[in-house]
Amino acid sequence: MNEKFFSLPQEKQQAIINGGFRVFSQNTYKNSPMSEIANEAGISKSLLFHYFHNKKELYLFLWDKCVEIANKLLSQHGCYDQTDFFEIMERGLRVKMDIFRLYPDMTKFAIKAFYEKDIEVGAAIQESYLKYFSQMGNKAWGSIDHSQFIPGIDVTMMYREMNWAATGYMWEMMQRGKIDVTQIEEDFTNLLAFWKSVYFRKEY
Amino acid sequence: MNEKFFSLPQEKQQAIINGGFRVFSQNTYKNSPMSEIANEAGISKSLLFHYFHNKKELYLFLWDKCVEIANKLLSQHGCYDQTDFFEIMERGLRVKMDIFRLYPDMTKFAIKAFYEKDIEVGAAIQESYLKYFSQMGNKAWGSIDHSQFIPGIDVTMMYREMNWAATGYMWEMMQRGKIDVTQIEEDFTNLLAFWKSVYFRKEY
DNA sequence: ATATTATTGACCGATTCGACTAATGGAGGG
DNA sequence: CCCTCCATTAGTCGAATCGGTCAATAATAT
Repeated sequence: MNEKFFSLPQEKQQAIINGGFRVFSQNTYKNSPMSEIANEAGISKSLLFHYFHNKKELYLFLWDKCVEIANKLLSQHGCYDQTDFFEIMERGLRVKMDIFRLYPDMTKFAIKAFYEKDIEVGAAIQESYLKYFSQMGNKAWGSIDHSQFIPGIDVTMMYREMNWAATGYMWEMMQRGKIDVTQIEEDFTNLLAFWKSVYFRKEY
Repeated sequence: MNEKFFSLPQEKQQAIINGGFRVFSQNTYKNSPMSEIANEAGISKSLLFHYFHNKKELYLFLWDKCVEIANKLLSQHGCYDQTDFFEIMERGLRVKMDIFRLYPDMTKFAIKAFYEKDIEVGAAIQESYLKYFSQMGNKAWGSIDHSQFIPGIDVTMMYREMNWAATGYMWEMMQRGKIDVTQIEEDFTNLLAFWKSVYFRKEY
């Protein structure tokens, strides 16, 4: 790719990146036209090809960008050095929210890319996925204090359920064209409060 | 559309319908090629155009099909005449599961269609949506006995949360190429059991 | 063998694809 | 005021693909 891309003003870079996320998340790799991405970003198709020499290059760049963004935000929110369960949960949600605010279609893109089966890019995605995420795991999991929850609860199931709810909510939001960040903030706060009220031991 | 379509063997109809659901759910309306749908269905493009005279017709037919399928399965599972909360929830999940088994991409298609903004089909979708769903509402909601849940719980929030979790789970499953129905059945059973164990008053 | 139906390959003009080239235009230095 | 430089674009390329048609073929029934 053309390194000059990085010396563009930040907002223009974001516009291009978001345009890519958008179109690639709405269509298959094969059926995603470069022209549409250029339009979405507010630049000409020629310029897009100036920065990224071909479609595949742009696609894989966006994939790498996902990892970079996620990592940056996770560490920014101090997610890597938390031990309290709800603290991790809360910060995780805030990361998701930030991603959603800055790059509304990134999540959808990442998941779609992960399952993309087009031979031109599928292999490369899978390969780099292993490189980035395989060693991550969540180390924090082992250190959770089970006594803070209501007695007899299936903690693993609780965790999965919470994640599904967060995912489902995000998905519902992602479908809508325009997003209301304050609405999301409010919903997340309510969701967290609800979880605490139900799963937490009352004396905590 | 060509009425002969309905005299096709059921499995061939399903193949075509699922092909349509698939491609339209993976791409924008504009970027969904008829040829791809034909391939997915295992027939020639010409034959597809023989049954559906143009793309728009097929698209709107599929939309109507969603309503028909949902209605049929909902009444088949007796969802319309339930009063108990968890009973409704359980049967609702089973309907979702059936849809998922018979028409794996229908849900995704329906939601994507609902938010489709292409002028060629967007208006028609919105219009028919109002016709079908506006009067539905959920009448059952008012008759729910709040005393069956743990005291002090926010029932509305609980309901939303459960729906989000179900949505999130389905979404996670939808991304994977191949689906494991027994796995889903098991997960749903566990999910329901978990909810009961947490939200229900113990003496019930 | 014939009539009828189901299905397709080949093809249409128009459009769009990814990609390239040459030109435009504005900012900055002299 | 000119010149250089570089971001940006309109215009263009051949190839591919689009939605859609139709005559020909394969399958089926009579």
